[in-house]
Amino acid sequence: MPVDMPVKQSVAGLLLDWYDGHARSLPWRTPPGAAARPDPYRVWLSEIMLQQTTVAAVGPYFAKFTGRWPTVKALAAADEAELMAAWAGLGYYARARNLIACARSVVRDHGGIFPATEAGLRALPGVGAYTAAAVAAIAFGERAVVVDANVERVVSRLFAIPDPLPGSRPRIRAHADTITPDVRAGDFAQAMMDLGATVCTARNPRCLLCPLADPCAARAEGAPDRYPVKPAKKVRPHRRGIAYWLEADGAVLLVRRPDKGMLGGMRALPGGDWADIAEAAPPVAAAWHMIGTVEHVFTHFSLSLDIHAVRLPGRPAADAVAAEWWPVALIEEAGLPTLYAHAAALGRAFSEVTPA
DNA sequence: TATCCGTGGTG
DNA sequence: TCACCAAGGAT
Repeated sequence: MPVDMPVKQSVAGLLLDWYDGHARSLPWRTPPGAAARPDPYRVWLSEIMLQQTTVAAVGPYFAKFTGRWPTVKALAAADEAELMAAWAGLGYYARARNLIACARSVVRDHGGIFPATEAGLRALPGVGAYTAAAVAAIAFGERAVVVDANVERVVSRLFAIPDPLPGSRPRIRAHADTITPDVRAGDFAQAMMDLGATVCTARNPRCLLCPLADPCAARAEGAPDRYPVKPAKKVRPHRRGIAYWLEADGAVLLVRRPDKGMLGGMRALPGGDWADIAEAAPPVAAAWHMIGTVEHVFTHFSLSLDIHAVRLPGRPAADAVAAEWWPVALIEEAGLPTLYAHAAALGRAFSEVTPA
Protein backbone atom coordinates (compact mmCIF):
# COMPACT_ATOMS: atom_id res chain seq x y z
CA MET A 1 0.00 0.00 0.00
CA PRO A 2 1.42 3.39 -0.95
CA VAL A 3 2.20 5.88 1.71
CA ASP A 4 -0.37 8.63 2.20
CA MET A 5 0.54 11.88 0.49
CA PRO A 6 1.33 14.16 3.44
CA VAL A 7 4.36 12.18 4.55
CA LYS A 8 6.01 12.03 1.09
CA GLN A 9 9.67 11.06 1.34
CA SER A 10 10.20 12.36 4.82
CA VAL A 11 11.75 10.07 7.42
CA ALA A 12 8.25 8.78 8.14
CA GLY A 13 7.66 8.14 4.46
CA LEU A 14 10.88 6.21 4.06
CA LEU A 15 10.12 4.18 7.14
CA LEU A 16 6.52 3.39 6.22
CA ASP A 17 7.57 2.31 2.73
CA TRP A 18 10.08 -0.04 4.31
CA TYR A 19 7.49 -1.31 6.79
CA ASP A 20 5.08 -2.18 3.99
CA GLY A 21 7.56 -4.77 2.80
CA HIS A 22 9.34 -5.78 5.99
CA ALA A 23 6.82 -5.75 8.83
CA ARG A 24 7.10 -8.73 11.15
CA SER A 25 3.98 -10.87 11.30
CA LEU A 26 3.02 -11.11 14.98
CA PRO A 27 -0.05 -12.62 16.66
CA TRP A 28 -1.28 -9.29 18.05
CA ARG A 29 -0.86 -7.38 14.79
CA THR A 30 -2.83 -6.54 11.71
CA PRO A 31 -0.90 -6.29 8.42
CA PRO A 32 0.59 -2.91 7.41
CA GLY A 33 -2.01 -0.56 5.99
CA ALA A 34 -4.90 -2.79 7.06
CA ALA A 35 -8.27 -1.05 7.14
CA ALA A 36 -9.40 -2.82 10.30
CA ARG A 37 -7.70 -1.97 13.56
CA PRO A 38 -6.59 -4.69 15.96
CA ASP A 39 -8.56 -5.57 19.10
CA PRO A 40 -7.56 -3.05 21.82
CA TYR A 41 -7.58 -5.84 24.40
CA ARG A 42 -5.00 -7.84 22.47
CA VAL A 43 -2.91 -4.75 21.79
CA TRP A 44 -2.93 -3.79 25.45
CA LEU A 45 -2.16 -7.35 26.61
CA SER A 46 0.74 -7.64 24.17
CA GLU A 47 2.17 -4.28 25.19
CA ILE A 48 2.14 -5.20 28.86
CA MET A 49 3.80 -8.53 28.16
CA LEU A 50 6.39 -6.93 25.88
CA GLN A 51 7.60 -4.49 28.52
CA GLN A 52 11.32 -5.28 28.88
CA THR A 53 10.59 -8.68 27.37
CA THR A 54 11.48 -10.16 23.99
CA VAL A 55 8.95 -11.07 21.30
CA ALA A 56 10.12 -14.69 21.43
CA ALA A 57 9.48 -14.94 25.16
CA VAL A 58 6.04 -13.35 24.92
CA GLY A 59 4.70 -15.58 22.11
CA PRO A 60 3.59 -18.63 24.13
CA TYR A 61 2.27 -16.50 26.99
CA PHE A 62 0.18 -14.37 24.65
CA ALA A 63 -1.33 -17.51 23.13
CA LYS A 64 -2.04 -18.97 26.56
CA PHE A 65 -3.66 -15.80 27.92
CA THR A 66 -5.80 -15.04 24.89
CA GLY A 67 -6.91 -18.67 24.77
CA ARG A 68 -7.87 -18.75 28.43
CA TRP A 69 -9.13 -15.16 28.71
CA PRO A 70 -10.28 -14.01 25.24
CA THR A 71 -11.72 -10.65 26.36
CA VAL A 72 -11.03 -7.99 28.94
CA LYS A 73 -14.24 -9.03 30.71
CA ALA A 74 -13.00 -12.60 30.96
CA LEU A 75 -9.67 -11.39 32.31
CA ALA A 76 -11.38 -9.14 34.84
CA ALA A 77 -13.26 -12.17 36.14
CA ALA A 78 -10.14 -14.36 36.32
CA ASP A 79 -9.01 -16.01 39.52
CA GLU A 80 -6.03 -13.98 40.66
CA ALA A 81 -3.92 -16.93 41.82
CA GLU A 82 -4.58 -18.71 38.53
CA LEU A 83 -3.51 -15.66 36.56
CA MET A 84 -0.34 -15.19 38.59
CA ALA A 85 0.53 -18.85 38.02
CA ALA A 86 -0.07 -18.41 34.29
CA TRP A 87 2.36 -15.49 34.30
CA ALA A 88 5.08 -17.49 36.10
CA GLY A 89 8.35 -17.49 34.19
CA LEU A 90 7.71 -14.24 32.33
CA GLY A 91 9.17 -12.04 35.07
CA TYR A 92 8.36 -8.58 36.43
CA TYR A 93 5.41 -9.93 38.34
CA ALA A 94 4.02 -6.51 39.25
CA ARG A 95 2.84 -6.50 35.63
CA ALA A 96 0.56 -9.45 36.35
CA ARG A 97 -0.94 -7.81 39.43
CA ASN A 98 -1.51 -4.59 37.48
CA LEU A 99 -2.94 -6.60 34.59
CA ILE A 100 -5.87 -7.74 36.72
CA ALA A 101 -6.28 -4.33 38.32
CA CYS A 102 -6.37 -2.72 34.87
CA ALA A 103 -8.85 -5.22 33.43
CA ARG A 104 -11.14 -4.72 36.43
CA SER A 105 -10.88 -0.95 36.08
CA VAL A 106 -11.80 -1.13 32.41
CA VAL A 107 -14.86 -3.23 33.24
CA ARG A 108 -15.89 -1.30 36.36
CA ASP A 109 -15.08 2.26 35.31
CA HIS A 110 -15.31 2.16 31.51
CA GLY A 111 -18.09 -0.31 30.76
CA GLY A 112 -15.68 -2.94 29.52
CA ILE A 113 -14.37 -0.68 26.73
CA PHE A 114 -10.76 0.52 26.72
CA PRO A 115 -10.33 4.32 26.75
CA ALA A 116 -9.55 5.43 23.20
CA THR A 117 -7.22 8.29 24.07
CA GLU A 118 -3.65 8.43 25.27
CA ALA A 119 -4.66 10.37 28.40
CA GLY A 120 -7.44 7.94 29.24
CA LEU A 121 -5.17 4.94 28.84
CA ARG A 122 -2.39 6.55 30.87
CA ALA A 123 -4.64 6.60 33.95
CA LEU A 124 -4.95 2.78 34.00
CA PRO A 125 -2.83 0.63 36.35
CA GLY A 126 0.40 -0.59 34.77
CA VAL A 127 0.01 1.74 31.79
CA GLY A 128 2.81 4.30 31.61
CA ALA A 129 3.76 6.91 29.04
CA TYR A 130 5.04 4.40 26.51
CA THR A 131 2.17 1.91 26.71
CA ALA A 132 -0.51 4.62 26.63
CA ALA A 133 1.01 6.10 23.49
CA ALA A 134 1.50 2.72 21.85
CA VAL A 135 -2.06 1.50 22.47
CA ALA A 136 -3.54 4.86 21.43
CA ALA A 137 -1.62 4.74 18.16
CA ILE A 138 -1.90 1.04 17.33
CA ALA A 139 -5.41 0.24 18.52
CA PHE A 140 -7.09 3.63 17.99
CA GLY A 141 -5.08 5.40 15.30
CA GLU A 142 -4.35 8.39 17.49
CA ARG A 143 -1.23 10.37 16.66
CA ALA A 144 0.96 9.73 19.69
CA VAL A 145 4.70 10.01 20.22
CA VAL A 146 5.68 6.45 21.00
CA VAL A 147 9.10 6.19 22.62
CA ASP A 148 10.48 2.87 23.77
CA ALA A 149 14.05 1.56 23.86
CA ASN A 150 13.97 0.90 20.10
CA VAL A 151 12.83 4.42 19.31
CA GLU A 152 15.42 5.83 21.70
CA ARG A 153 18.13 3.97 19.85
CA VAL A 154 16.90 4.83 16.33
CA VAL A 155 16.37 8.50 17.16
CA SER A 156 19.66 8.87 19.04
CA ARG A 157 21.46 7.59 15.97
CA LEU A 158 19.37 9.42 13.39
CA PHE A 159 20.17 12.74 15.08
CA ALA A 160 23.51 11.72 16.67
CA ILE A 161 22.40 12.89 20.10
CA PRO A 162 25.61 13.23 22.13
CA ASP A 163 24.34 13.45 25.72
CA PRO A 164 23.87 10.21 27.64
CA LEU A 165 20.68 8.48 28.79
CA PRO A 166 18.58 9.04 30.74
CA GLY A 167 19.19 12.80 30.60
CA SER A 168 18.82 12.77 26.81
CA ARG A 169 15.23 11.53 26.95
CA PRO A 170 13.55 14.94 26.60
CA ARG A 171 15.60 15.66 23.49
CA ILE A 172 14.94 12.21 22.09
CA ARG A 173 11.23 12.66 22.58
CA ALA A 174 11.28 16.08 20.94
CA HIS A 175 13.06 14.64 17.90
CA ALA A 176 10.68 11.68 17.80
CA ASP A 177 7.78 14.14 17.78
CA THR A 178 9.19 15.90 14.72
CA ILE A 179 9.31 12.72 12.64
CA THR A 180 5.95 11.27 13.79
CA PRO A 181 3.40 11.55 10.95
CA ASP A 182 -0.26 12.53 11.26
CA VAL A 183 -1.34 9.40 9.41
CA ARG A 184 -0.77 5.68 9.96
CA ALA A 185 0.07 6.28 13.60
CA GLY A 186 0.07 2.61 14.56
CA ASP A 187 2.09 1.51 11.56
CA PHE A 188 4.68 4.20 12.21
CA ALA A 189 5.13 3.19 15.84
CA GLN A 190 5.46 -0.47 14.98
CA ALA A 191 7.76 0.33 12.06
CA MET A 192 10.14 2.16 14.41
CA MET A 193 10.16 -0.81 16.74
CA ASP A 194 10.67 -3.31 13.91
CA LEU A 195 13.53 -1.23 12.58
CA GLY A 196 15.14 -1.14 16.00
CA ALA A 197 14.61 -4.85 16.54
CA THR A 198 15.84 -6.11 13.17
CA VAL A 199 18.06 -3.42 11.55
CA CYS A 200 19.05 -0.63 13.91
CA THR A 201 20.10 -3.12 16.58
CA ALA A 202 22.09 -2.33 19.70
CA ARG A 203 25.11 -4.22 18.43
CA ASN A 204 26.19 -4.60 14.81
CA PRO A 205 23.49 -2.44 13.20
CA ARG A 206 22.71 -3.43 9.61
CA CYS A 207 23.07 -0.01 8.04
CA LEU A 208 23.26 -1.46 4.53
CA LEU A 209 19.66 -2.61 4.92
CA CYS A 210 18.39 0.52 6.64
CA PRO A 211 15.79 2.72 4.93
CA LEU A 212 17.00 5.66 7.04
CA ALA A 213 20.69 5.24 6.27
CA ASP A 214 20.76 8.32 4.07
CA PRO A 215 19.48 10.83 6.65
CA CYS A 216 21.20 9.09 9.60
CA ALA A 217 23.73 11.39 11.29
CA ALA A 218 25.36 8.59 13.30
CA ARG A 219 26.03 6.61 10.16
CA ALA A 220 27.55 9.69 8.56
CA GLU A 221 29.92 9.87 11.50
CA GLY A 222 30.91 6.27 10.86
CA ALA A 223 30.13 4.73 14.26
CA PRO A 224 26.37 4.33 14.66
CA ASP A 225 26.70 1.86 17.54
CA ARG A 226 28.23 4.65 19.59
CA TYR A 227 24.64 5.83 20.17
CA PRO A 228 22.71 6.04 22.37
CA VAL A 229 25.39 7.13 24.83
CA LYS A 230 24.83 5.31 28.11
CA PRO A 231 26.02 5.89 31.68
CA ALA A 232 28.71 3.74 33.24
CA LYS A 233 27.45 0.41 34.51
CA LYS A 234 27.29 -0.44 38.16
CA VAL A 235 28.57 -3.54 39.91
CA ARG A 236 26.01 -6.22 40.69
CA PRO A 237 26.17 -7.40 44.33
CA HIS A 238 25.88 -11.04 45.30
CA ARG A 239 23.58 -12.47 47.98
CA ARG A 240 23.14 -15.83 49.60
CA GLY A 241 19.91 -17.39 50.79
CA ILE A 242 18.17 -20.59 51.85
CA ALA A 243 15.00 -22.27 50.66
CA TYR A 244 13.36 -25.31 52.23
CA TRP A 245 11.83 -28.31 50.47
CA LEU A 246 9.50 -29.75 53.11
CA GLU A 247 7.77 -32.85 51.82
CA ALA A 248 5.19 -35.09 53.44
CA ASP A 249 2.44 -37.37 52.11
CA GLY A 250 3.44 -36.63 48.51
CA ALA A 251 3.05 -32.89 48.95
CA VAL A 252 5.46 -29.99 49.41
CA LEU A 253 4.93 -26.87 51.49
CA LEU A 254 4.64 -23.68 49.44
CA VAL A 255 4.14 -20.10 50.61
CA ARG A 256 2.89 -16.98 48.86
CA ARG A 257 5.35 -14.10 48.82
CA PRO A 258 4.18 -10.61 49.89
CA ASP A 259 2.68 -8.49 47.12
CA LYS A 260 5.47 -5.95 47.35
CA GLY A 261 9.11 -6.65 46.60
CA MET A 262 10.88 -9.42 44.76
CA LEU A 263 8.63 -12.04 43.12
CA GLY A 264 5.71 -10.28 44.77
CA GLY A 265 2.51 -12.28 44.98
CA MET A 266 4.12 -15.44 43.63
CA ARG A 267 4.23 -18.91 45.15
CA ALA A 268 7.62 -19.89 46.54
CA LEU A 269 9.44 -22.31 48.77
CA PRO A 270 9.69 -21.09 52.38
CA GLY A 271 13.01 -19.56 53.37
CA GLY A 272 12.84 -15.80 53.75
CA ASP A 273 13.89 -12.94 51.50
CA TRP A 274 17.65 -13.62 51.18
CA ALA A 275 18.51 -10.31 52.84
CA ASP A 276 19.83 -11.91 56.01
CA ILE A 277 20.60 -15.59 55.73
CA ALA A 278 20.49 -15.97 59.51
CA GLU A 279 16.80 -15.09 59.50
CA ALA A 280 15.91 -17.86 57.10
CA ALA A 281 14.62 -20.22 59.76
CA PRO A 282 13.21 -23.59 58.63
CA PRO A 283 9.41 -23.96 58.70
CA VAL A 284 9.71 -26.87 61.16
CA ALA A 285 12.46 -28.41 63.25
CA ALA A 286 13.73 -31.51 61.44
CA ALA A 287 16.85 -33.29 60.20
CA TRP A 288 17.41 -31.07 57.14
CA HIS A 289 19.77 -32.04 54.33
CA MET A 290 21.50 -29.53 52.07
CA ILE A 291 20.73 -30.99 48.62
CA GLY A 292 22.20 -28.36 46.31
CA THR A 293 22.52 -24.71 45.37
CA VAL A 294 20.63 -22.73 42.73
CA GLU A 295 22.52 -19.87 41.10
CA HIS A 296 20.32 -17.11 39.74
CA VAL A 297 20.89 -13.63 38.33
CA PHE A 298 18.36 -10.85 38.84
CA THR A 299 18.49 -7.35 37.42
CA HIS A 300 20.33 -5.77 40.34
CA PHE A 301 21.89 -8.66 42.25
CA SER A 302 22.88 -12.29 41.85
CA LEU A 303 21.90 -15.00 44.28
CA SER A 304 23.16 -18.36 45.52
CA LEU A 305 20.22 -20.18 47.05
CA ASP A 306 21.05 -23.23 49.17
CA ILE A 307 18.26 -25.79 49.08
CA HIS A 308 17.63 -27.74 52.28
CA ALA A 309 15.25 -30.68 52.17
CA VAL A 310 13.54 -33.17 54.40
CA ARG A 311 10.84 -35.79 53.86
CA LEU A 312 8.59 -36.52 56.81
CA PRO A 313 6.17 -39.43 57.32
CA GLY A 314 3.29 -37.05 58.07
CA ARG A 315 2.42 -33.40 57.67
CA PRO A 316 3.58 -31.24 60.58
CA ALA A 317 1.68 -28.14 61.61
CA ALA A 318 3.30 -25.40 59.57
CA ASP A 319 2.94 -21.92 60.99
CA ALA A 320 3.94 -20.10 57.81
CA VAL A 321 1.48 -17.47 56.70
CA ALA A 322 -0.44 -18.31 53.55
CA ALA A 323 1.19 -21.73 53.35
CA GLU A 324 -0.29 -24.54 51.30
CA TRP A 325 0.58 -28.17 50.67
CA TRP A 326 1.05 -28.76 46.95
CA PRO A 327 1.20 -32.24 45.35
CA VAL A 328 4.78 -32.95 44.33
CA ALA A 329 3.65 -34.67 41.14
CA LEU A 330 1.90 -31.45 40.08
CA ILE A 331 4.65 -29.02 41.05
CA GLU A 332 4.99 -27.83 37.44
CA GLU A 333 1.48 -26.37 37.71
CA ALA A 334 2.17 -24.37 40.86
CA GLY A 335 3.37 -21.42 38.81
CA LEU A 336 6.70 -21.04 40.54
CA PRO A 337 8.97 -18.23 39.32
CA THR A 338 12.10 -19.53 37.63
CA LEU A 339 14.34 -19.37 40.69
CA TYR A 340 12.00 -21.65 42.67
CA ALA A 341 11.23 -23.84 39.67
CA HIS A 342 14.95 -24.67 39.60
CA ALA A 343 14.93 -25.26 43.36
CA ALA A 344 11.90 -27.53 42.99
CA ALA A 345 13.73 -29.59 40.38
CA LEU A 346 16.37 -30.33 43.01
CA GLY A 347 13.63 -31.11 45.50
CA ARG A 348 11.98 -33.64 43.22
CA ALA A 349 15.29 -35.36 42.55
CA PHE A 350 15.82 -35.59 46.30
CA SER A 351 12.30 -36.88 46.76
CA GLU A 352 12.79 -39.73 44.30
CA VAL A 353 15.80 -41.14 46.10
CA THR A 354 14.77 -40.55 49.70
CA PRO A 355 12.40 -42.79 51.68
CA ALA A 356 9.96 -41.07 53.95
C1' DT B 1 15.90 11.50 39.48
C1' DA B 2 17.39 6.96 41.03
C1' DT B 3 16.20 2.57 42.36
C1' DC B 4 13.68 -1.57 42.27
C1' DC B 5 11.73 -5.20 39.65
C1' DG B 6 12.89 -11.28 36.11
C1' DT B 7 14.18 -13.77 32.55
C1' DG B 8 16.38 -15.79 28.55
C1' DG B 9 19.03 -14.92 24.40
C1' DT B 10 23.39 -13.49 22.47
C1' DG B 11 27.80 -11.56 20.35
C1' DT C 1 31.98 -16.92 28.97
C1' DC C 2 29.53 -13.21 30.56
C1' DA C 3 28.09 -8.41 30.22
C1' DC C 4 24.68 -6.56 27.77
C1' DC C 5 20.13 -6.21 26.32
C1' DA C 6 14.60 -6.38 25.60
C1' DA C 7 7.64 -2.95 23.01
C1' DG C 8 8.81 0.14 31.06
C1' DG C 9 6.18 1.26 35.32
C1' DA C 10 5.87 2.43 40.13
C1' DT C 11 7.67 4.79 43.82
